[in-house]
Formats: sequence, C-alpha cells, structure tokens
Amino acid sequence: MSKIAVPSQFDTTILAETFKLLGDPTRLRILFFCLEAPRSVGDIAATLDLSQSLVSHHLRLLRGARLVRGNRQAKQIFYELADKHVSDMLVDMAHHVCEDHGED
Amino acid sequence: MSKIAVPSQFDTTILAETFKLLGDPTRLRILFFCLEAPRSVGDIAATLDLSQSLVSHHLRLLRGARLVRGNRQAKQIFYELADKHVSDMLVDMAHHVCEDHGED
DNA sequence: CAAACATATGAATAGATATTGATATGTTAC
DNA sequence: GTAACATATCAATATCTATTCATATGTTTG
Repeated sequence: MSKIAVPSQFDTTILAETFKLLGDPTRLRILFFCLEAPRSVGDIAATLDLSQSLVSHHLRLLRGARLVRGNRQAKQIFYELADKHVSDMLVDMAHHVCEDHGED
Repeated sequence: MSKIAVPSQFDTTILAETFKLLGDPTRLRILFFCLEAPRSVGDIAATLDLSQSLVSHHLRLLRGARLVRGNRQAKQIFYELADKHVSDMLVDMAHHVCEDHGED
C-alpha cells in the first residue's frame, strides 16, 4: 500500500519514542556529528563541547533505540549511525526542516 | 547540494524542537488522526479518548509550530495538518518506523 | 600486575512537560 | 440579551528528563 493508514496506538507510541530521542538538541548534534564519520566518545565530547559523561549517557539512549552503533578500536569506541535507514531519516528530516515553510 | 552537511547548532535546535513536539504519543495520535481528514477538537477528544482540555493544549503547541492549522466552521474548529510538507514528513517517518529494522 | 587512558554507570538535582480541573472566551440559536 | 455549545486558557501537580559529579568498568602499555 502506498498510502499509509493511521498507525495503531502501539505503533504511535513506538514512533513517539524515536521522535522523543531526536527531540533533544544535544542528541541531534551527536547524531549529525556521527553522520559524517564514526566518532569516538572523546571526540564527540571535545568537538561538541560536552562532558564525557553526558555524551555517554546520550549514547546509551541512542544505542538502546538502535539509532547508533559503536565499534571498539583499541581504547576508543567509535560510534556511527546504526544503519542507512536511520541516516536517511535524519537527512530527510533535516531537509524537511531546512526547506522554507511558507505556504499561503 | 544534494548531500546535507551537519546543521548548525542553531538549526539543530530548531529541528529538535520539531522532533520534541512529535515525540509525544498523544500529539502523534492527534496528528495522524487529523492526517486523514480535518477534525474538530471535540471529535479528536472523543475518538482518541482524551479530555477536551488536553487536546486543546496540544493543538496549541502544534499550531505554534505550524504543524497544524484550524478552520472555524460555525461552532467547531476543524484542524488539519498545516501543509503537505508536514504530512509527507509524518508519513515518511511512519514508513521508516514500520519497516523492519533488521540490519546485519 | 600497575598505571594510564577511554568509556560507562549511579545518584542527585534542577528544569521541563503532560495532564487535570476549573474557568474564560467566543459562537450560534432563541 | 441569554442560554447552550465548542474551544481556549489558567493554575497546580506529578512525572519525566537533561545535566553534573563522582566512581566504576574495561582496555592497552609498561
């Protein structure tokens, strides 16, 4: 079916949980930073000027929702978006928001 | 440019505000309900089993973000999604979430 | 094994947010 | 104008969430 129906209340809750995670500026910055390339926690913290602890907390949430994925490389863990699905979604949304919203 | 760059911190905040609004199950249910057809506040409240006050509060937020738009028709006000942009975004996201997330 | 480094976790707190109940505003009908 | 209806707003509260600080876990190097 090309036309989507109203999601069930259950699906809506799932969807809302994803949106809620995306609804925090800090997490969004982390996601977009990791969108370019896999980034270590320390690099994220330093580049985005956040405490290591805070970054780790956010990454845990993002990991829990399977939005990011981490690969250990010696001491560091490099995070990247979980899959193309997620990155496409982010890029799409950014486009949606960046386009001007002027209607009638 | 077809490839999106990392949004500025300012843009990220704007984007996050939109996501935050979408990150509540009640609001999402309202949005999807109004996606099918313009709906009056009372209809929304009755159909989704929410108090009229709550629906009105959420609609105010959604209105403020220009996600919905209301048209008065006699006593009632019918709300619909603000534009195709917004509805497309919702439909896209629903697809994203409904599709299975199985990667490697 | 110990020291150093990188990341994760736990507890605590301040600030935000959803929800409720009561009331106000605005619209139609008499 | 008044009554009835539909929606919006206000105030209060209980819940959630982001952030911080301190500490623990895990990894590498000597």
